[in-house]
Amino acid sequence: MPELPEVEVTRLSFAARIEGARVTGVRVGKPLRWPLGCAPEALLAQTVGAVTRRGKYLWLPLDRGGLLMHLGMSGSLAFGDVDPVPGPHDHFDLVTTGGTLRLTDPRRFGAVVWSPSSETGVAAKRLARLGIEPFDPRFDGAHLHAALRRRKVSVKQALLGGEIVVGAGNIYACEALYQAGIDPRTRSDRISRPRADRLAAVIRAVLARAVDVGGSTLRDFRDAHGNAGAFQLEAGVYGRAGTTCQRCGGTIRRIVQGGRASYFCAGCQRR
DNA sequence: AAGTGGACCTGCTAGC
DNA sequence: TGCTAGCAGGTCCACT
Repeated sequence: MPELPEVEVTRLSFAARIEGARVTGVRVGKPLRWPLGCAPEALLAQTVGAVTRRGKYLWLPLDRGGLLMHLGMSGSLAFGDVDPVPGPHDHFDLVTTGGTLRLTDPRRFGAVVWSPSSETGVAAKRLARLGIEPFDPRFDGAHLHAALRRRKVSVKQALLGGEIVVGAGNIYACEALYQAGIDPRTRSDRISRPRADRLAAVIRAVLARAVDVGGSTLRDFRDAHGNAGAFQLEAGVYGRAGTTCQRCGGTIRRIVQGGRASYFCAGCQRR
């Protein structure tokens, strides 16, 4: 579910409210992707710092280390007054003096892991391979072109991998390639510099626009206030197989690449 | 080393 | 109506 925009929208919806709060309780539900990595009681009485984001991960600093959180495919965070009776998919509660941060994740591909810092331990291991942030000024056409030149996989798979640039998952990779007019099957090393310039620009624009409208809610995404996103309403290709392209009148197709669905317009996206 | 396919887990929907 | 197969926003790992 959550790609960079959903994670960022989530962060923005609770970061200011949890900062400075003190942990008064921890509840752990069913196992998530990775073990917590510390005794839950060890988190008690610590104060939460400023929540940051790296790719699709959130970093919640504490007095001693912090929590690295990932929403997987179906996770969402709520903060504030949560139901005192946790539901079957509520797998982690961080009770604080400012409210409870609750991870709900039916598929349990998400994670909450303690790490001694964001640059060491488990966090370092998870974040090490991530590519550049799309809003980093150093991410531009030259950067993208140079990275794509080293890969032979399709440009769609290269974007999804997250080792070149983080944040564009299946929805936004499809949308960015659509807006750039690039066929998702194009080999990475065949993307010209002008097309890389355009692609870098639209990746940033698509992700920024999605953050502005609260992310995409395909089924269950909510920010920490419980608000749904609206980007899915303005998607050009994602989930629209068989419909007509708004730009050229062609037909939107669905194919599978690397086991993931890709949506694109056969009329205006070229190799 | 880079590329590929399967694994993780649950819920929903389309189709018979 | 009820069952089943297929599909879903993301990573990681083993294997070639």
